[in-house]
Amino acid sequence: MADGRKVRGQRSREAILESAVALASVDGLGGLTLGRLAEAAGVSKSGFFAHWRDKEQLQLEAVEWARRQWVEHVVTPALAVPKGVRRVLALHEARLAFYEEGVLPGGCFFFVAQVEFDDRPGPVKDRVAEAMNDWLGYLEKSVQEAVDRGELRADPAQLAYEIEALGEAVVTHSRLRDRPQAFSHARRAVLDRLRALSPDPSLLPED
Amino acid sequence: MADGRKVRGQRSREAILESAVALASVDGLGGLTLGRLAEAAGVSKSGFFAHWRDKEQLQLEAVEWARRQWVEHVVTPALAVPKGVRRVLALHEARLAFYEEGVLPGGCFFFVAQVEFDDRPGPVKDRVAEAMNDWLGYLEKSVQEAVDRGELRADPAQLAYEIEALGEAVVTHSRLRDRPQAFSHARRAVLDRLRALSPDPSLLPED
DNA sequence: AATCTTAACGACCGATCGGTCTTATTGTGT
DNA sequence: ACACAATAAGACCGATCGGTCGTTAAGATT
Repeated sequence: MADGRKVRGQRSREAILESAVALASVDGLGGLTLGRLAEAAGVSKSGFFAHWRDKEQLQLEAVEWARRQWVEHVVTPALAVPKGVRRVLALHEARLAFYEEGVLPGGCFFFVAQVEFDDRPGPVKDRVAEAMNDWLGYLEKSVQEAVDRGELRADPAQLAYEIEALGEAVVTHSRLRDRPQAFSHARRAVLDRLRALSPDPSLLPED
Repeated sequence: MADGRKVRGQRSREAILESAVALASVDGLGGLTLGRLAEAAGVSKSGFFAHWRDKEQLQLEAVEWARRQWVEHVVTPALAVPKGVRRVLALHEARLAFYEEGVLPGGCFFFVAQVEFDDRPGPVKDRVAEAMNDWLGYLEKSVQEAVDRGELRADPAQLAYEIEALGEAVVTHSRLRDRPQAFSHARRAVLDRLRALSPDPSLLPED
């Protein structure tokens, strides 16, 4: 891989993927046109086909790219917090921080991709569903760890659904309604829920 | 308005709007193309311009149409239930029934429209935001009525956010993951939440 | 019956879409 | 130096997009 040509290629490949995920977080993977993508990434439209056979191949790889980005910004930071109820809360907070900091201009790639592809069967839907399954599976596993430690009394799948729902809703509510209030509601909702389910609320922050 | 021409015009106008809302619930208001819409509604593409100046005018009226549909299927049925915590639950259940019965092929017009337009300023975004404000305002008012009757101890805006989030998430989760489980989680989440906030849980169903 | 109004149609327009093809540039191996 | 490989560019293609235009069919008015 010391080939200067491939290195350069990899660089623009990544630049395109980076732009693709950002643009898709706003207009969706379908609303992403090759022309605007090429312009945003600073390459020509045709040079794009040196890296992907067609638009769908790019979409599939964009999902992978967004997944890595999610792991980096949300999952990894929460690993610094001890397993149990505190890590569950940390995952929720890391998600909100991801949204609040505006890492992606549209807020959340996967939220938009889900809504866009939940009714459109095909490889992209499958890949999006797979990524969501992995994430929700991890969220659920983290809840299970808290249950195992006696820090929560809860059905992990049920609580994972709730945390996911309360977190996702911030994306639209912060944009269409009151932004600070949306984040405040999402924070309080999960914090209150965890407090109610926790035999030892001292593990959770005051307010 | 006994004019046969206008009557006929009104009929196809409504047929188009009905198709528009249904198609938009799947592909969004942007993904809705005039060609496919004309075909679905059984009219010619150009005949469409007898009713609306351009696509945006249709989109705006489609929002109104979807709003009326929501009131008819979700708000009105809940009015049969007495004010208070039971009506709050009835609103949630009516929403889930709306999704579960497949009234719209895509599940929920407003959920898709929100995600699509939250980053696209303009008249359509404003209209969607207005409709969502009205709905969430009504949800909040219903919670307030329950609080006033001593049937709930809650911050109305906070609880309205939670119910909305837990309900909306069903749309994608029922399509991308486990359908019955999604509905079950959404039901249990709100029921448990209301129980925890209610001084008199006997007002709520057993399980 | 003649006239006017309204809905609806088919043909067509420029722009943009995803995608192909040919060519130029850049770097590698001999 | 020369052949080869890989990235990227520009011109171009058929299809489809939102939208216009001229016309026809049906019903109302006189």
